[in-house]
Amino acid sequence: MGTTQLESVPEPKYWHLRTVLSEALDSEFAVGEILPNERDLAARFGVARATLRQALEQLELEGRLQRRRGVGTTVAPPRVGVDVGMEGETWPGTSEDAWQPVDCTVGAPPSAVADALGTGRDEAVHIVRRSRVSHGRPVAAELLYVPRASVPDLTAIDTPSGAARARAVLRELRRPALEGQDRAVELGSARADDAKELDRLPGAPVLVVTTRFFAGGRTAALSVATYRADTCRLTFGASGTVEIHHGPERQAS
Amino acid sequence: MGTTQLESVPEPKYWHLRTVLSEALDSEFAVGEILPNERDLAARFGVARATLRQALEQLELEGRLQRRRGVGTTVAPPRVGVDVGMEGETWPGTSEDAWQPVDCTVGAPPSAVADALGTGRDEAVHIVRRSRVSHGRPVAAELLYVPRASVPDLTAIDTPSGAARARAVLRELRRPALEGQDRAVELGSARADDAKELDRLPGAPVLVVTTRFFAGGRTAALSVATYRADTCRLTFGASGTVEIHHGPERQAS
DNA sequence: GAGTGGTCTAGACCACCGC
DNA sequence: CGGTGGTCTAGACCACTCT
Repeated sequence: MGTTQLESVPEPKYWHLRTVLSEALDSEFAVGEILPNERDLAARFGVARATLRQALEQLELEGRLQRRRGVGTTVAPPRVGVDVGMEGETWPGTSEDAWQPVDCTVGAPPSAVADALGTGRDEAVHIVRRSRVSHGRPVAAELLYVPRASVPDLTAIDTPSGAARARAVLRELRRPALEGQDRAVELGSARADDAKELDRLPGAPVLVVTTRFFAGGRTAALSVATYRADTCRLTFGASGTVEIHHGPERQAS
Repeated sequence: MGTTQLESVPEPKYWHLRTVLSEALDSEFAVGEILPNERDLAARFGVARATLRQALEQLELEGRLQRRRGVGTTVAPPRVGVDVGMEGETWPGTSEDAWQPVDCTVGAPPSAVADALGTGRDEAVHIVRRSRVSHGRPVAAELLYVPRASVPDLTAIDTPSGAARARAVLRELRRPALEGQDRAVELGSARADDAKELDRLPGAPVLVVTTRFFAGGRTAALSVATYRADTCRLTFGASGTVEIHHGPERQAS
């Protein structure tokens, strides 16, 4: 068994606080319940508000709490499993892929995107914006970069504009066969515009899913989707019903 | 009077600072270079150290900076692409899957894990610890929960102990055919033990990859792998060479 | 207007690292 | 030892939401 070392080094207060609060959430609070305000909680635990807030930030990062300015802090529901499946590799915009086209502009992408697409750094591409909702809440915002070369027949059309234009680009993009795709997930922080769409503050933690679509021997399109990290669990594969992490969701002491 | 809302929405200082620093990193610093210390930076920008730190935290979250107590703040190298492929679904521990067995204990798993495994909440399971290194640095720590029923022939052996025991469990686990697997990714914060292994402080942001392995019509094992979110980009699919996000990596002033 | 979380300050001390 | 980042405090004010 274990050689448990006694704590020669004191645990930081905010970390201990996080643990205490976490256990309290398990045993004494129901989902949706509102916690006492930060000033009261800080006083109750005998710490400064900044310290209390550090603990709350941790718990929010872990998806246990939800804080809204002007409202209060509530116990968050378990994270939503959002399918990001890899099974059938498909073009974006097919039948129902859970994304809703928002609009479409033309402009130069960030240089890192241009490099991945193999376009020139100042070459304009179609930029399709889409959003994804789950259980009535926005969970992700996507920017889909489509080089002009990937939708050659689109040049004639000039301006259904808005969502209609986005759909037109997606429709044209799907014409050739998809040869493969390639995906990466990393942590990021929400830019101002994403934050607004996701109903969060700028800088909020997000999971950035980058997908490259291959066709005609080139990268035909590149999608950068940002998911709310606090409320989402990205699922891959068939059954999206993994239910892991932090224990009991209810049960009195 | 003017009421005036000049900037109707003033940007928070720390957010503006983040942007300024981010641009400075792109244009004036090389990877590995050390920044001035926090007190100097704060003075230089005319803000309190706490505010400066808020900006640095953002940048660290985004993988742009690396801070080490007693040493300083350095410009981080681009994130490492870590393959978490789904292609060939395989048991853990095959040939070279990049993981190194560390040790193996027997004990009751967290209740959420027990539920996913379908074992009783107090039923002991094998817990295999493995670690993963990339480019000489630890990037992930894994706990693999294996119900006794999944490795029935192991009961006879009593304790090669340590890594040898871990390998024995993995070997026995691989006997039946793998019928499928199922994966999820979410944001978490490092527990004290994971933090130590990953060379980070407790609470550091991590990407938690949960994988269920199915065999014999049951969940034969469950893996919970925590990756350093600051240094890792999880890649799925063939070419692990997506290189996205934030621009130029070099160039002197 | 009252009450909430979000930002910011100016200080202090601590834990760690390298010399 | 001196210098670094990490923790913590006790205040202040702002932005927001609800009633």
